[in-house]
Formats: sequence, structure tokens, C-alpha cells
Amino acid sequence: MPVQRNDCPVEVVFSILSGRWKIPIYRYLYKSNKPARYSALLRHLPAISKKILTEQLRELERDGIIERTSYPEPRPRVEYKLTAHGLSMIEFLDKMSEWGETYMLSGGKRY
Amino acid sequence: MPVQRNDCPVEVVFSILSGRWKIPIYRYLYKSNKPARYSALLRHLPAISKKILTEQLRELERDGIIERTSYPEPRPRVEYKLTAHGLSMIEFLDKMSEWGETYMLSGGKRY
DNA sequence: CGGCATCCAAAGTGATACTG
DNA sequence: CAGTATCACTTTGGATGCCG
Repeated sequence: MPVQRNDCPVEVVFSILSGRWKIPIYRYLYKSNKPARYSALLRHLPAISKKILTEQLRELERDGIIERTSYPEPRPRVEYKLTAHGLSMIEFLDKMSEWGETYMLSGGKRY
Repeated sequence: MPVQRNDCPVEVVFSILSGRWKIPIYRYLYKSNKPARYSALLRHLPAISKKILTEQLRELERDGIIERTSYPEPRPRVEYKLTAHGLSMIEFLDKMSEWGETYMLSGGKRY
């Protein structure tokens, strides 16, 4: 039983970001620094399928990390962007990134 | 194909800590602040099986987060503790924890 | 005590094709 | 364009039992 798996804030964060493409999606939205279209994400993440992209976007949206806006124009268009909440994750993500770089440089883990 | 999944330091960190019991194990070792026996971990994580505990410990060991010491005494004994490297993760884990708490308080995610 | 071997269930990911 | 639907595959986690 999961018991109180979600009493731990760290595990909650992990559960929000766990998913093969969550970090790549976050990175893209963060770095482009403006709303990105579904098709742009699809193009930017060459190995992802539409099904998975949609799934991961839906989850990030459900968890309040990104926001989805649909423009039902002649040419349908949907844009995604980080919410303020999502943006605020950058604080610990930066720390993680630093640690990860050091780890990798120090010969941390080889694949 | 994972392509360059591990070019991203953040993803490397996630891969190190992903696993149902990695965080609980880390927490226990961190808070007890001294080597912990296999049986103590088993007792402290009621829902884990021995197979899984061993697996996750082996992975954390392989990734340099914990250290395993075996005392082949009359009564066999094995102890695990965080390495300096493992301990240094606390920096970003603390940040994550803060973020997670705020997230939960603000009604973040309900299960 | 501290495991490992088997076997199995569930979750996650993906390829492909179809749709409003 | 931005999705769904289906089916298949891979990875992960777990139950149980045996062993030095």
C-alpha cells in the first residue's frame, strides 16, 4: 500500500515531475519563455508520440504547472505555458542541475 | 530512443532518485544520522519487500549515494549509510521539500 | 541476518491509425 | 492542428519461498 506516500513533500514533487518527458517539456517551455504550440513541442521532442505528449501535458496541467489555452480559430491552435507556480520550480531545479553537473563531471554515473 | 536523455543534469538526478523507496530510504538514513542495518530499514519501511529493498540499496550504492559495509561476524550484519556525495543532495532536497510543502498547503494536488 | 530466484501484476511508454 | 483509440511492449514493483 502506498500508505502515506504523499505525506512527504519531496515525493509529491517527484510524482509531479515523474514522466519520461516532463523535464524536457518544462525545459522547453522555460527556455522559450513564451507560450508554445502543441506542434512546436512535438517538433522539439523528436522521439515523443502525440499520445504521450498529450498525456504528459494533461498531467502537468492538472498539477498546476502549465496552462493550456485553446484558440478555436479556422486553423485550430493550442498553446501551453508555465504558470507562476510552474515557474517557481526553477529554484530547486537549478540546484538539482548544479548538483547533477558536478556529479557528472566527477565521473558520477556512466551509461 | 533515449537519445541524449542524460545530457540533462536534472534528468540524471531524477534517474538516481527514481524508485518507489529511494526517498524513504534516503530520509531514514539522513535522519538517523548513523549507519543503519538492513533489518532496521526493513522494519522502518513496513510495506517494502526484501527483494525490493535490496534492489534499491544496490542502485543507490552503485550511484555513489550510499555505502554498504558488511561485518561477517558470527551474527552477520550489514550497515548502510549516506556517503558525502549522498549527503550533499540535501541542499536541493531541502529546496524541493519547501516547494512541496507550499504546494500542498496551497491545495496543490489531491489524491 | 541478509540476501537471491521465480513468477507475476501493474504501470509507463510507444507505434500506428483514425478524427473533428 | 491537435488530438483519441487500440494494441503491444518494456520497465518497475511486489509476493513468496529458499539459502548460506
